Amino acid sequence: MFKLNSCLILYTIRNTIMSNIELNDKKIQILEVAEKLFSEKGFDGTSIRDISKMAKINIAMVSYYFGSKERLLEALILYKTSDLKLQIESLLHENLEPLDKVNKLVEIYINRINCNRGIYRILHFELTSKKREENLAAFAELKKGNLKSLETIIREGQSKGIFRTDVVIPLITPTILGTFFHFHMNKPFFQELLHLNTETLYNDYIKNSLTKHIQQTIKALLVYEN
Amino acid sequence: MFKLNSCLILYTIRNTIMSNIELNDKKIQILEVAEKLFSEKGFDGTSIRDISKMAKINIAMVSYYFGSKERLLEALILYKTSDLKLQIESLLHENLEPLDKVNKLVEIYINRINCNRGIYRILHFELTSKKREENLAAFAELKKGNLKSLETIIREGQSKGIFRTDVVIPLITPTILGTFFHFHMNKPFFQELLHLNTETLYNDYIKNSLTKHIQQTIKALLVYEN
DNA sequence: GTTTAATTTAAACACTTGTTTAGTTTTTGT
DNA sequence: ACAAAAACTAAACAAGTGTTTAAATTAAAC
Repeated sequence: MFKLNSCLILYTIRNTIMSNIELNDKKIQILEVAEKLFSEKGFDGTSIRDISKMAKINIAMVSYYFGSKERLLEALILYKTSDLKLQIESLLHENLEPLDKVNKLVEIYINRINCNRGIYRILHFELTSKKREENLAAFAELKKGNLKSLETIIREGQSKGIFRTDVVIPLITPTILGTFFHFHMNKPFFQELLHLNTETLYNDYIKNSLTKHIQQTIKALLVYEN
Repeated sequence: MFKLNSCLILYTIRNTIMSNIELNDKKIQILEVAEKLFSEKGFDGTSIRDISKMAKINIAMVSYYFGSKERLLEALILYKTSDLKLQIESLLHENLEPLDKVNKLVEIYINRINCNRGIYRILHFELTSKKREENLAAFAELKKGNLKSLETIIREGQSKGIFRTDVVIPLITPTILGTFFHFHMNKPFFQELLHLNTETLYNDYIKNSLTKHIQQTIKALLVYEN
């Protein structure tokens, strides 16, 4: 069975897809470095010189390839989110019980974001507070589409009489993603608290305990009977 | 009854407490402006000139009063989090059923953070990713203390046979706070989605629907029976 | 009222920022 | 092989960064 513990597979697929459109190896190299640094030091906290240094290229290459730092970010967003929509939508048509679909949705989300921590942190938390909304129209569309998919799954469960009907569906995504993000954003705190000394232990905890906790939470929220 | 829809009361109390220690009006003015700008544009995205301009003071005054930009941030954190611990701990000794305590804890958290959005966004999401951990030891202690309080409440409910015992307690806070933060960090998205056109509508939605959703979630998670 | 201390200021400091320019090297097409 | 295009580079640009300095103003103390 295809287990979700590899970030590498999707990564390779994406590179293949994207490179057919417009990205060459150098651009990808820049994007990868940019993601790493943006996620570590924030967008404003990362300079083009930092990026070019780590990517071992000339400073001018970023402007040459992407035009500006802002447009580098836009390219990064596109690069990293282009195939999530497909992944979610294909889940819709799988032959699974509603609850299993929800569980798998959680699994996809967590694995997905866990493999692309940097860019999702920027997307969800750094950019929304600023006046960069106009640049992120495509991302808003992605969110809307994913919400529609979730709604379809839940409505299915509701019509089958499995899920309760007094749930505010748009607030479920915040619970799923918010729980993960809050955990991960406070990584040092939880690493100490839960004795997750190594990176492996930390990642395993996310893949197992945290994912299970979120699935348990959503299940309790959806299936709970008064 | 004391309703939680006022951010002003706590704000006034805090100012009174803090000013007795070391803060004068000018310092407070700088801190308030700093919080506003940090929360809008991020720590790195805000310059001391921005702050001094909006606070209508000379640039040198920030260094004069706080020493540096980093230490201004530290002062801001202390200024804004000093009384949350007391508020949570006093809840522990109230004569309430465990579930009501949990619900009130959620209410306190959401109101509290909602009234201090800026600083909490910085604390939870901007600073944790960088190497600023050493500056935030006090904040980590606050988090630990609050977790202990939550644990006390839940253990109480468990020993009374009301709460299930297979819950990972440290993961409950991420669910509570993460849900709120994810909602608020994607404010423009949810404002459009849920037609919360005005600031009042948005705030009311947080105070009512979102708080209820989180309480419902935690209740389902704690009380759910197989 | 004078002196001492605290506050406030404008200017300068050295440094980093994103971007552009003008020139060089490399690759590509014929 | 040669010309055109693309890739790449070092240097410079103007603007902005956090911080410091030294002088001016205000407040406090005696």
